[in-house]
Amino acid sequence: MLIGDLAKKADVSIDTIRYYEREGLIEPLSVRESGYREFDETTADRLRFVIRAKQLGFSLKEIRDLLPLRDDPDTTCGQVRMLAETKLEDVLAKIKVLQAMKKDLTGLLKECTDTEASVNACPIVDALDGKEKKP
Amino acid sequence: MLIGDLAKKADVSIDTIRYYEREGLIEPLSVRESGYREFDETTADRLRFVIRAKQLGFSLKEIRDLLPLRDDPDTTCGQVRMLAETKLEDVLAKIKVLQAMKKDLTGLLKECTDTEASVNACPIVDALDGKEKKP
DNA sequence: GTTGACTCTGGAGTATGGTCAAGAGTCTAG
DNA sequence: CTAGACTCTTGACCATACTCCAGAGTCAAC
Repeated sequence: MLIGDLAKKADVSIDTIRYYEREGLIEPLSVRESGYREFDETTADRLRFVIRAKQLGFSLKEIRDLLPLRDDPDTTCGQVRMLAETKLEDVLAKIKVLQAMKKDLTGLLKECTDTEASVNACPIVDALDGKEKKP
Repeated sequence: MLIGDLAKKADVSIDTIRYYEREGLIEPLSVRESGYREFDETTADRLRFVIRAKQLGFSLKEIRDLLPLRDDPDTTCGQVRMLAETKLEDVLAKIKVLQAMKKDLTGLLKECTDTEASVNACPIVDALDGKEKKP
């Protein structure tokens, strides 16, 4: 399997595959004299692992840490679990931040009812200016 | 007020203020012969506006669009509202993605109970490998 | 053996939001 | 008048995850 075939299979670009290789995430099975990379199902599996982990919110760096665990039979499930837990905490923290934003924005939008009013009387702008809302 | 005073007031770095200026978000009231920037409360207000908008999740680019609206008395509240609505949608979309991650991660963690087990029997790794969970 | 599709390397560029450093000039208090 | 704190500009650099380019080489089919 050449790089183009793998790219199609995994639905990523050729450049992405080469990038992942540079970053030490995947490695071709072999490289021809000509420099052509050859891949097999095992390397394709590894690539798919990377892609799925990314979808779960892991960064490439984190995936780089995750991969040796996957490959080492001495790794315990608990070690993997810890990484997943940390990642879940990250995700929860991000959700929290975004929900604070959501709350603030919806609050402001609720107050701003008179869309025809001048910006001078806009509660959203007032809030961004640090003014308290009118009592 | 010199840049250092403003930086302290707004709790951002001097470099950040100069960066915001380069990006067209703020402008000193005046600049001395020596190049020293001078700021007043009005410019400080504008900086605080930028900082608050950032906290609401607006990018610097979006804030650059927001600022003229704030300053132009002909702007209607509705125009500002639209930007806030768009931003809220962005925030909601991000929350959705993260909640999908959360769901997947918690699902995997729930399955992974035997932390002593080898990685070969780890449901998290299995999922990342694209294997279905055992029936 | 030639065409056309594919692949290679190396390096640059993208977006975001800053941060840091060098070397020079400025300001103010004592 | 000098020391020490402050500020100036310019330009490089950080992380993240790619994406694109040129110019050259390779491969398979016909």
